[in-house]
Amino acid sequence: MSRISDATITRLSQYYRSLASLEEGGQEMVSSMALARKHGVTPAQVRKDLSCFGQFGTRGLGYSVCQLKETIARILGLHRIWNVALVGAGSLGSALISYKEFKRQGFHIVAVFDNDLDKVGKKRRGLTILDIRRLPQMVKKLDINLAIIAVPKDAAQSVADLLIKAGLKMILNFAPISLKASPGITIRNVNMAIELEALSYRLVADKSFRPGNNPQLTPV
Amino acid sequence: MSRISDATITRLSQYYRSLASLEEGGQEMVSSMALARKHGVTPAQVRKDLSCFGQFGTRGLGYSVCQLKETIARILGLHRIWNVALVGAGSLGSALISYKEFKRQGFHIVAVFDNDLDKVGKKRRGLTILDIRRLPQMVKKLDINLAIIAVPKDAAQSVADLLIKAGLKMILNFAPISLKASPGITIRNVNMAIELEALSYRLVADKSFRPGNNPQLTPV
DNA sequence: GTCGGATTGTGAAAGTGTTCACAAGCATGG
DNA sequence: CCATGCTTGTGAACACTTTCACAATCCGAC
Repeated sequence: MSRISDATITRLSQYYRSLASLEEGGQEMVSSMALARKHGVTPAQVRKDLSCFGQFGTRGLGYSVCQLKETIARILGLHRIWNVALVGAGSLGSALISYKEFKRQGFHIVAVFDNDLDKVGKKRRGLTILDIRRLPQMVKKLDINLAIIAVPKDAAQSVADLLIKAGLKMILNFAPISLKASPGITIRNVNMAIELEALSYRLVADKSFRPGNNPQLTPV
Repeated sequence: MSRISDATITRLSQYYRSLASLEEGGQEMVSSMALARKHGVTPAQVRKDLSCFGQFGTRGLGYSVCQLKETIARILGLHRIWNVALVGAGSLGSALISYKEFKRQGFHIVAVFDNDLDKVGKKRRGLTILDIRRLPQMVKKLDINLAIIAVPKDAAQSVADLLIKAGLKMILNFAPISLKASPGITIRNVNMAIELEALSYRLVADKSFRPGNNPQLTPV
């Protein structure tokens, strides 16, 4: 079967959250219809997403909340603990250390690195900031699986290179620059400014701009 | 012409960044080919993206770096200042206040709100934290255009309701819950945990899991 | 045991986004 | 002024994603 799309994976993550809260509420079964409504998608979409991985439902009844949750957890790798390295002990980095949702899903930030020697040795929410040069050593020692980059734009590419050299294959990048992944390496770029830009585009577009009917857009 | 896709807008944001750095470097013209290579897309993609909004290039020569940059800025609404309200003065909120890229693109966080009365009145990087109940008043007074939610999961929906009631139409949500937008309201959800999950999925998938060939995935 | 109501799983259809391929068109040089 | 080389802009082809629609099938009631 073909590769699973990113959109499908994102939705599975979302279904997972709904299922967890349904389970807390004591509900035993859920239909594709119910799940779909919670996420603003069609029931067919829910079923297609799940069908990429197997058959988990019972016709006439729906899906077992508990079983489906566990199944998705296994698909997404949420059934285990992942050790995460964080590079960048600035304010964003510090915020990420205490971001509850990471820990809740099994992503444990086990080491924080920085290249600023004034910071090295200090603590951030219980974790001692380590010299970035100790990265390769610590990746092995702590069995680190994933890395998060939270450094300024200009440092991001060289940090990524270091991470890859240390053997890491999966990187989540918060620096506002799109890092390109070499083959075998997966980099996900989260650019918070770009998210805002998508909103401001709509703010402009809704008011005055209509594609194809926009004289003032011609080059200056 | 039809609605512009989200992917196109995201790419325009990225082209914009490249153009800014090309301009700094003194380059005057750029071809779709050159721009495409910087972003790992095809030249045709670049041209299609731009052609949604008009014709900005010169055949045989390419695009004027400066003009194209200005044009994209106008499309995305980056040619002006947007006043942004931030709700949630926790660690993520504080990090966002000092996130340079926002200011650089014209997004100015002009007010910070929280419902924790212990925080209200204190300062975060120069901004006094305001009582969330003053939101409607301040939205008008400060002419706020956009809002960012950086509160815990459970508070996110009620904060969104407040923002909408105060007249805001564009919301960027960092709480790990997908807020649904009512008609006329645009909400963008940034879920950092989901980004990590997409990575852990691949970590699991690359090693052991192949869709359709995965006995241990059957429900427990 | 079988009938009825409900819901899944899935091919096929529709819709969207991306790439191809080439005519159109500009600048430069002779 | 025309030929040449290069790059845009765009219709058509292709690829991917979502939705539709319905057969398959399970549960529970009678």
